[in-house]
Amino acid sequence: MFYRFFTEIGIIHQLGRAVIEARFPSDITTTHFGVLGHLMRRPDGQTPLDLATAFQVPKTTMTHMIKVLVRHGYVEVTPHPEDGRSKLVRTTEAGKAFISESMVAMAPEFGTLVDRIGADAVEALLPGLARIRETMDAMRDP
Amino acid sequence: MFYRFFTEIGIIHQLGRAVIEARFPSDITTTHFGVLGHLMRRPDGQTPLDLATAFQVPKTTMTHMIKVLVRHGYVEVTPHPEDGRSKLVRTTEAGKAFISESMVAMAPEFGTLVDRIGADAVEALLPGLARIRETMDAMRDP
DNA sequence: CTTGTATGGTGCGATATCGTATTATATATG
DNA sequence: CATATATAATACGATATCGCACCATACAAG
Repeated sequence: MFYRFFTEIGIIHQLGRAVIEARFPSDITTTHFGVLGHLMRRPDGQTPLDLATAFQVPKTTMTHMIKVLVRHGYVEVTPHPEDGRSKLVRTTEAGKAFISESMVAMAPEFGTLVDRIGADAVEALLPGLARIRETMDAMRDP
Repeated sequence: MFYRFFTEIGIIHQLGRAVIEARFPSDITTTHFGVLGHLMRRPDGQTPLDLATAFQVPKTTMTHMIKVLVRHGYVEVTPHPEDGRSKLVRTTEAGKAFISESMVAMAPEFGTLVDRIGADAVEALLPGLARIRETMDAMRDP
């Protein structure tokens, strides 16, 4: 039963990936995309570790993803003002522009999805998913 | 909003991955796991392409995953009896045993999840997820 | 101040993923 | 039958992911 659940999750994730990654620069993944969106809503910036925890990927993966985003000019990295070990990652104007354009580019895709399923059907799933995410998250550290 | 949806999906997938992959041979991923389960319910076997479509991964990825499963002795590959270009993939006894043991090993993990969330809360999400999966799937080929 | 420990980040290496091009077989068409 | 086109699988190469080991800085204890 959980088996079914995780299978569905896996396939939907895969399908979403395929749709998004086909439309954008080849080395930008859905997680990169998510990171950019996350940062846009946090103008003060986040540390790499914040981001790794938020997206549940290992620190090293985040290091690499940030490097890619910097190469594209979508984020900038500065030393952390209060902690010499750390850094702060922020979106650039180019990064914000990229997200906006991407949203527009994906709109038709999402449009048909809404037409066929209904926005409220998706909306209805969100609380349940969030709850599961939070619970699984809490189960991690003990 | 879809953005939220796909973010949740992404993180839950990530968390599920982490839990499962930490418990099993290092080169077995959640998708390998899913493929084995899928094959167990189809004793006549499936072609690599069937599997790739079912799990929404590129053919090349499936080729590689099958190779890994063969190396572990969890599946066997035979020529397709009716199509010389194709093959048939089936689980071995070892593969079935591995799945059973894995299910047992994961039971406590799932147990706490059930305790905290409730099985019916997960169950309630399944139809919605399946519906989205099917719709996105149908949107692919046109 | 010195030492020990915790914490943030990264280099490196192994491997999974996936796009492109290639090979083999099947099927359709003249 | 010959040729063209479609389809199944794979080899190869590029790159993303992630575990491990390491370095730098912070913080705590003596």
